[in-house]
Amino acid sequence: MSRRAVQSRIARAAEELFVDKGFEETTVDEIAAAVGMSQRSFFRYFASKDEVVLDSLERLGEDLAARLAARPAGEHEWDSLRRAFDPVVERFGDPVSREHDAAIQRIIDRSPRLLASYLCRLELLQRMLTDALLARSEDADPVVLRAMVGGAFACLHAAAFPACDPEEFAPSLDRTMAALRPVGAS
Amino acid sequence: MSRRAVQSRIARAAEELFVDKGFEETTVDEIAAAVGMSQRSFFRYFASKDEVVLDSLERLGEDLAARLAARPAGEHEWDSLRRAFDPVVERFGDPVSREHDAAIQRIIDRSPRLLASYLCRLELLQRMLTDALLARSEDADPVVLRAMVGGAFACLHAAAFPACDPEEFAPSLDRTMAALRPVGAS
DNA sequence: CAATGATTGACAGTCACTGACACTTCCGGG
DNA sequence: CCCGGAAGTGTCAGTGACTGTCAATCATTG
Repeated sequence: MSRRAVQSRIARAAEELFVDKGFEETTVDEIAAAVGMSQRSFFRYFASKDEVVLDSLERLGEDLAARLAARPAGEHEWDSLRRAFDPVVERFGDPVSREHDAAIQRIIDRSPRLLASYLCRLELLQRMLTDALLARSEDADPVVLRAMVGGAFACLHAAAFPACDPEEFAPSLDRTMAALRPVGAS
Repeated sequence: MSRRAVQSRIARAAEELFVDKGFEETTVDEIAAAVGMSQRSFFRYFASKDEVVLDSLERLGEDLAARLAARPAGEHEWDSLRRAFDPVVERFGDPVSREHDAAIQRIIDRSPRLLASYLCRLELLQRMLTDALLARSEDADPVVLRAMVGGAFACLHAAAFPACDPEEFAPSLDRTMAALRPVGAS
């Protein structure tokens, strides 16, 4: 059985426990027992308890980065970012993934510890996207570019925050990104 | 001796150790020993090891919130936010606080764990500022407002990032906030 | 002085996480 | 067929953050 497969078996079992008892209240021993392995082996598949939850985010992040890299270099950065967010919008459109993501989000929001590492991942992702944008337009102001990526994520975050109904999310994101759209930037 | 005074004694000793040996490499026992108290008492003054470092940020955050609340209600939110950032700019102007803040920032950046809780605090602060703005102009779009606060913090973060020389910071912030300034918002 | 409430230290316990080591399984080469 | 290492695993012991508990101390107030 492949590493990836074992990881997702662990993740599934863990998420079920987290939903039942909460993140902090679930011990690594319990997760390991649920999939029939030792605690030590759990840590061979995930570097920390946090990672079990944040793993799916990681892959979504890679997706975003790939989308952004695929955008034409001449396009306004703001528009490229909006298009890079399409996978998120799509996931929101599918009831199954949306329900799953909402569950994950609830787990994250209920645990300050998890929320912290979640934000850390987002920060890292923003840095990656900034670098990607910086590479394609070298004459741009790095500070402004960085702020722009942060602003775009702020829009995404704000639009997703109320966990609004699925019909609301995409328009909300577009409206917010239109309101915060930088005027002059190259 | 007041609680506050004890906390700052602990914080001073801890920061010295953190600068010397790094955050992760310094144990709570060592900090407690340095100020001559038991580990148990340390945790009576700070809820976690992280808090020792993030405590000063907490007070800066309160300052920001107060400044924002003091701005006239008719002012454009973006300008109010810029003015609320003045304390940060001021701290950056004073060589002593700047050196201290830079040391703190270095400690934070070197420890993923700390960086995570730092971002969590920032998130909390943004939520507070959003609520303050929302209270003063009830007709505004909450989602857009939230994104705007996030965008302003992204500017602040981006401008502070390169740990540039003191002369650079304020202009960099102004330039970035001008570039990302929302056009239409009330 | 005595009662009382807050502060503290000492101790034990939980839990995330790490390192070391032994063991199994599998697989290609002799 | 046996031997070799490589990869995955369990076990055990240890560290360090954090918590609960209890008894002692200290300051305050009546």
